[in-house]
Amino acid sequence: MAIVDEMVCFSLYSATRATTRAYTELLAPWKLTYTQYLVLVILWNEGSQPVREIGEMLQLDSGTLSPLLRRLESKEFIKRQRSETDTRVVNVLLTEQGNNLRNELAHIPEQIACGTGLPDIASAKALVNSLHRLTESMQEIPTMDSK
Amino acid sequence: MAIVDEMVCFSLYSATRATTRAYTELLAPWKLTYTQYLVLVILWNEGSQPVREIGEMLQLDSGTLSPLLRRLESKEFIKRQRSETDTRVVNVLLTEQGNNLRNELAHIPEQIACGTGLPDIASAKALVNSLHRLTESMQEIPTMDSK
DNA sequence: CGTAATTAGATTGTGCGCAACTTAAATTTG
DNA sequence: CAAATTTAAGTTGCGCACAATCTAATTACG
Repeated sequence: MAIVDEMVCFSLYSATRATTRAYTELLAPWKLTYTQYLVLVILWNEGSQPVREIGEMLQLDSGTLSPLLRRLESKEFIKRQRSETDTRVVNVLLTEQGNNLRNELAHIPEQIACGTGLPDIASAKALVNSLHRLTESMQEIPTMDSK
Repeated sequence: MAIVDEMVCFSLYSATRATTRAYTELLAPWKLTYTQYLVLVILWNEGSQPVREIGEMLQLDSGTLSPLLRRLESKEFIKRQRSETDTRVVNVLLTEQGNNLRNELAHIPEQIACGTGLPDIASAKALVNSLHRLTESMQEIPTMDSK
């Protein structure tokens, strides 16, 4: 076993890439990427959202989201429409096709859950919790922003 | 809390990006990326390696490694030299500068370890183990390669 | 031996992820 | 109200990650 396999960071990085590859394979028939799928999950569950909200939920900025949403729009799964009350805001909403996708892709969560190899929901939640704690903690590193 | 925060895949994805950002900040003075750092860790600990070996350890193919190694070489931290016994093979070795970096970056593992917020080495190892199991399990998804 | 199959590495092209910057609109404040 | 600040989203550029393809060298085997 190589040195990197003992590192927490590498085991995270490795697990994430394995998971993303699994999604990529499951999503291939629809030519969707993992991140595009996450945007759809948000829209299915929380309804239409401004770009900013989606960015906050996924922790992604407009540099990532703008082109990603353009691609989702060109696939005709979403529409973007500028808010009338505040024209800086762009609202993202599902098309009918995008809505239908929810049923077509309903098998994916279970297949991924199975892919994790976790024995039950409790252990999945335990893992999610420790990863949340790690994420929080990692974001609090002070480094040099002592200004 | 958004729907994505309950997903194992998203908590992984999120934790990985937080960790990578932490490395990026720590490595900024040397203009190294996280993946470039991983290559250096391998070379420091396992000595010169062919590209293929590095790729196996990091689970990266030449499409990622070739340009990455070119950039590490242009920074003069590594050298690439084609094997004489098998001219298909390219061996990657540290320059003196690359070797010196090991001491300069010696503070990083501890800062990251601290950043994880994990209380002790045992819990770090436990997390690493469950992530390894998840990675293995995720790679064994059959999907459609029924050929 | 010579052809077929395999292997190592590089190249090309796409899509993030993110920093830095731009534009335009809304809000704050003097 | 006007100038300054803040906010939302888009654009540009770089470096992965990865699929697909290519070249050249080595190995297998008929």
